[in-house]
Formats: sequence, C-alpha cells, structure tokens
Amino acid sequence: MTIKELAEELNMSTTTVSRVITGQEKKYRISEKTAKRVRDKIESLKFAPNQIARNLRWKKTNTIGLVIPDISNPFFANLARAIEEELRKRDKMVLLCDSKDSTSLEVQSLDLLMARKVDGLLVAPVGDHWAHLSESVDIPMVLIDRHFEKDQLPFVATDNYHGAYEATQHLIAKGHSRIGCIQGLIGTSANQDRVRGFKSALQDHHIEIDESLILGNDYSVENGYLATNKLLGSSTLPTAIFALNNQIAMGVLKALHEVHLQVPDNISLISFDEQTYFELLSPPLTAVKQPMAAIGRESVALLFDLMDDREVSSKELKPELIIRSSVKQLTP
Amino acid sequence: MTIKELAEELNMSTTTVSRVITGQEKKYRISEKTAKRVRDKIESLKFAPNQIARNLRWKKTNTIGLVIPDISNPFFANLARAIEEELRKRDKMVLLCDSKDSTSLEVQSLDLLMARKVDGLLVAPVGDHWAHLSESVDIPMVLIDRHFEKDQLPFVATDNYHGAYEATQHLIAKGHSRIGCIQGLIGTSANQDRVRGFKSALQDHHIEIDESLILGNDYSVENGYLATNKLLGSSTLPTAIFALNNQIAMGVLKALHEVHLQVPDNISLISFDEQTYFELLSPPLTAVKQPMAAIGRESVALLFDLMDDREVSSKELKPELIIRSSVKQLTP
DNA sequence: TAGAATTGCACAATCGATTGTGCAAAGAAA
DNA sequence: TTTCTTTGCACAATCGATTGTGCAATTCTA
Repeated sequence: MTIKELAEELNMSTTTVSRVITGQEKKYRISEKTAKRVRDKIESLKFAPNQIARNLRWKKTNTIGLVIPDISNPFFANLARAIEEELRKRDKMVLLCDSKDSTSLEVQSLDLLMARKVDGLLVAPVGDHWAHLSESVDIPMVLIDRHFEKDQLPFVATDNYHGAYEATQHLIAKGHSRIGCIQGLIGTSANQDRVRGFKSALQDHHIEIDESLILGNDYSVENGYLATNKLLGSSTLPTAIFALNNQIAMGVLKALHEVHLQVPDNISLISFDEQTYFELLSPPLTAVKQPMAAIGRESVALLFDLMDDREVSSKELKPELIIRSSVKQLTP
Repeated sequence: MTIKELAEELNMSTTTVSRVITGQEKKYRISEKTAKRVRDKIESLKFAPNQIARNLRWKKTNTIGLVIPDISNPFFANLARAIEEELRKRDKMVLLCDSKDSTSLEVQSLDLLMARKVDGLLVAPVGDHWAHLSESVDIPMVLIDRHFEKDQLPFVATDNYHGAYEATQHLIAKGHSRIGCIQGLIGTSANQDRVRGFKSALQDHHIEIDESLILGNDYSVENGYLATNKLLGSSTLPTAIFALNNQIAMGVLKALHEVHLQVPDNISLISFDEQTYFELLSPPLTAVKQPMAAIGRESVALLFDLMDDREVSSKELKPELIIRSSVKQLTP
C-alpha cells in the first residue's frame, strides 16, 4: 500500500494525503472534512508511509548506529539497553554492529552505517587506534567508555580515575598495601585512567608503587586468569587484587579457585564494573559500579546536541563503590 | 557526494557510473577504459552510493529487525551476538528493538520495523500473546526461543522438553525425588515444554508429581527469590530445586544465601540456561546449556529460506547438560 | 454585481539511486 | 561504397514519499 493507491481510493491527490499524514492540513488549508476522510481511511487500512521514501526525501533516517566491541559482555549489553531506551524515547532506532574487538570490523561497521545514512553514531571504540574515527567519519559521533586525548572527539565515560582511586583507597583503608593490579587493554583511556587512579591512591598514602604488581594487557577472562597465576607465582604474594574490569575479575576468581585460595581470607579482591551476580558469589564481591543508565542518557543527549549543532562538552560520570565482603580487614 | 556529481566530474552519464558500480559493465557494454576511469574516481573520492536511494529503488533494505525482550539478559545478549555475526556474513544489518518484556512495546517495535521495510524479522516474543504476530506481520518472520502451537509461525528454539527431562533425570539419578520446580512465564512454550519435561522425567521414574512443588510465574530474579522462600516455608523441604532459567536461579541463590542454606549440602540446585559465571559460584552450578550459536545460525538460515520462498520447517535444538557440583548425591 | 480575497486542492519537481530502451558511431560484410 | 552489426553510452521513467507553486471555485467587499 502506497500513498498513491490511498489517494486513488479516496479520489484525491497524493499531495493532499501526504499533507494530512504529516499534519500540515492547516498550513495548506485542507478542509477538516477532507482531512477526516483521509485519517479514517488510514485508520481502516492501517496504512503507514514508507520510511525509506521519507528518509530519501528528508535526508534523515531517524536511525543511530551503535558500534560495540562485544554485545555479550554484560557491560556493553547494559549499555546497549540504556541507549536503546533513551533513543526510543526520541523516536530513533538503533542499527547495531558488534565489532568483535576488531579494529577492521569497526572500520567496516562505520562505513556501512554511514552508507546507510544514519543520523549519528555512538561508538565504544575497540582499541587504541582512532585515526579512522576522526578521519573518515563525517557525521555526528559520540564515543562511549573510551576516548582519545589527542583528539577532540566528544565522549561520555565513567570517571575511571576516581573510580579506581576510591577502590584502591578502600583497600588501603582496610590495611592493604601490597596490591596486585590486573589491567585491561594498555593504551586505552579507560585503562590508563584506572591505572592512574590506582597509582595516585597509593602515592597519596605514601605507599611505594611496585610496577611488578601491575600486569595484564587485555579485558578478558583469559588475561585475568594468566595474570593471577603470575601474581601467585611471585615471591611475596599481594594481599589483594584489583581487577580492572568484570571479565578480568572472572579470570582472577577462576585462578584462585584452582589453587583453592579463599577470598577474602587468603587474598582480597575488588573489581571494576559491577555485575548482578557479584552479590551471589561467595563472598559477594566489592566492586566499582559504573553508572550505565546515566552513560546511556548522557551519550544520547550529547549526540543530539551535536546533531542540532549545539555546544557540546565531554562528560565523565562518577562511579559508585559497592562495598561487599571480598576485602578483608588486615590487622597490622 | 552523489552519483550525479561523480558523473559530472567524469563527464559521463549517471547511467554509466551506476552500471559500473553495480558491476553490470559487461551486460551493458561499458568499455573497460570507461569502467576503469569510474572505478579510479570512486576509489580516490571514497565514494559510496546512498543506500537509502538503493533501498527505495530495489525495494530491499538488507536489514533485519531483531526484537528481543531484554538485551541485558545474558541469554538474549548472547543470542543477539550470534545472530548479528550470522547476518553480517550475509551482508545484512540488524535493527535492534528491546521490547522490555512488554507486549505493547513489541507491537510498536514490529510496526516501526515494518514501516522501515526490513527484509525480515527475528523475534523472541515477549509473552503468551501472539495474535499481533500472525495478524499484522506480513513479512518473513522467524520466532526464537518461544513459539505458539496454534500457529504455524516458523521458529527455532532449544528442545526445552528434553533439556528439562535430562536435568530432572540427573537429579533423580542422584537420589532426589522431592524436587521444587520454579517456572517462568506460564503459557509460553518454553516454560510449558520445560515443565512437561520435568514432569515426564518424574513419571518415567515412578515419582509422584506434587503440584505444590511447581511454582513461580515469571522469568525474573524476583520470582526465583519469592518462590524459593515459599518452598522453604513448606512443611517438607524439597531436597533440590530446578530453576527454569538463569534469572530464576539467581533469585534462588539470593534466597538461599539469606537463610544460610548451603548448596548442595542443604539443598541441591540445577538451572536451565548456562552462564559463564556459574562455574565461579560456590559451588559451581550444574546447568542446561542452550546452544546459542546454533540457535543464531539456524534462525537466520530459516529466515533466509523464508525470504527466498524455500520450504521451511521449525527447528528444536538439543541442549547440553553441564554437570558441575551443585547437585548432591543423596544416600538412600 | 464586479473585483478582491480566501479556500481547497492538484501539478510537477525533487530526494539519489537503478534500468529498459533508443540511438549514434564504429566496424564488418557484401 | 552501401548496408548490416556491433559497440558504447545516454534519455527518461521509476521507487514512494514531500513540498513550492499555481489555479479554479467560493466567499467577501464595496
């Protein structure tokens, strides 16, 4: 069913029908009688105008491209949910691309989305490469979770520095000073900021930084597992481990289980990223909770500012430390 | 940049340019020299044809609508990942809608997707209502996870009956006969089949079915929590609980933790749905693992059969019982 | 009642591609 | 040289909407 067929059935021009559909009947002096006839017909035939044709005519698709490194990672799944919800409120739909942690897939995704004329892009970049982001993207884009100092690309992220700082401070307050830090992808802003927060907290409490306790190179279970094993093999065991994301925390737990080390009795653990199941673990895990809903809301808001040519400034949102019982109070 | 501008720069017609782009140069006898000039120009200008215009002309968008009840549920997140991967292989993109477990949002999503002329739909229906699915959807659609007997809508799902049967059999083999079963949304095929599998296993082993042990009404953490409390309040405690999905299992664990009941010493637990973190729990949880990748692959394959007017038949895929240590061997 | 103003709607161009068809120019055959 | 093929490309319609403009018919003004 097209607007043309509809117009034929009603014995009027497509122009008139279109103007009623777009609510311009007054502007173009369509009589109320005619307008009602059109509306009734639309109702009874359940007619909906072809969006493709509108998109072409309006040069606007009401579609936003969302590029994410791994939708099966609960962190990104929650993010996607928050974003989808926020966009739907504003009558936009989401074209989803999973870049599978591959820069080439990310590049490809961006090209595909731009060819489809999405109105804007929300991208959680894969890695520490960003040339393609600033060079080939010529539509409004907001980065999520990660950003790049050298560029002026607008972003929304958790305040990773303070999140890590607080978590570390919590460990220190509980008497820990020999803390293993298992990091994610080196070179990404999120990771760098977390490591910086970790180090700053130590320094501010006059604890010497032992670089050999900072290891890992990837936001994966595997990395958490391997790095933990390395830590466990070192001469002086750390009394606590700070896992820089949820997947790493998983790997840590796996490694600890294998050698029957108990949290927190034998070693304390704290994780960046909160997951629902953390409270079901034995013991429930203390974690830095990222404000997912706020990230979704703010990134969409920023994108709209960009699309409407308003001033924008990147945002860092405060995380929250969820204290449970995976950190032991050490007696001096 | 449009094809028209490109043609002007090259001093030829848009027709010629278009035919080179679509690879029809031989069919329409474009000389190799001309074709090369076009290709070089496209290369140097990084030109990509406007997909919206193509979609309109071709009446085909190479886009599939994916409607899911909750993308933040790891089950659906994994499903989405598998589907996205499979569709990308076939040069299709995904328009994602989260129906937030609401039938009205599901209906709205379907309408929006159809107005956008997606080539097909992949839907994990919200509830036990399906009239809108068969009535208002007039494009190829495959149901995932749930289906409706009365309709002939093609679907791909786990063989829930056998999954539940095996899980129950496992419990029985371990000496359990008083088993609590906490179900999800009553009236949905997945739930019905799981309950049927549960009951059949009991019957086949000559264990009387106690309907008071089958409770719950929702695939939520909350439901698992409340139902467990109800079970714990009953006169004769069950020796095991079968949670009919991962969220329910979470609720069960939460409730058990609260009253300091240990799994499996005080009570055994088995869950439908496998989650990565299950192996990190104490004890690691025995679970029925749904073949996510296969579901993604098969549902996409089915959808393509449908789109290409081939014969289709719904599929039920075998799940796998992952035996860990949340089920205690009872001594008679 | 003639002229002006208003009302009500349709014509045709446009968005950016694709494609059936037609028509010169070049080459081959006679 | 003339006629017939073949080669190489462009014209114009089309997909399904939206929209600037124009033009009757009606109503109002004087």
